Amino acid sequence: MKVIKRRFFDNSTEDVAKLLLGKLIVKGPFVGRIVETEAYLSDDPASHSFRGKTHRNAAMFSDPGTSYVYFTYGMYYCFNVVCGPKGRGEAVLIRAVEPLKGTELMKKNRKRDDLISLCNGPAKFCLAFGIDKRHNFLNLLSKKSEIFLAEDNFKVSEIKSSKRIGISAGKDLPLRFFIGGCRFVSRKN
DNA sequence: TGCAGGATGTGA
DNA sequence: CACATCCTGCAA
Repeated sequence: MKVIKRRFFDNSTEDVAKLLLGKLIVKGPFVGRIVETEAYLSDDPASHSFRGKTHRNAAMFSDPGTSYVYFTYGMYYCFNVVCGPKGRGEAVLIRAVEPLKGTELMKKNRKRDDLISLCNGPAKFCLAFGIDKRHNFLNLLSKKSEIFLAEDNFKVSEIKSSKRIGISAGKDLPLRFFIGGCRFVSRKN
């Protein structure tokens, strides 16, 4: 299993959001293929970093390849990959993952049996993988980390894009990216 | 098949 | 008081 290199993040945040499609995310027994992402940019009213650095969003301003996990709606976590350059406050939200390994434990964590809807949403993915605030501010580019990102030979057939889901603030830029025809995305359009 | 509503912590 | 969500229940 080849860990993703730091150079990967020399691309724009938007491009990283696309390039992450098909890559693997690994946490202990869990492996998933990233099939849906959203980019959050600087100067973006929908981004948590828009109003500057706070205790909550501090990880967003750290090195590219760092995790940013935030708590939302009083009960859910969402997982982001910080993008560079350091200090800009940009990140990619992991919205959906195809469950590959550890699926039985994921089903327990989710209290659901259906493979398709195990990780097809940002909070569902975190529940299934057991991700919470302990996993904020991790280096995702090291195998020694509890969570890391890995390369894979998987060929992404087609990258589709759309408006981001669940945000009212800001513009409706096409900053959501997903694998066309994939059954594990949260929405097919 | 679709949508309103509730659960409920945190920062603006 | 709005929020980068999810699930249930009830209406059509």
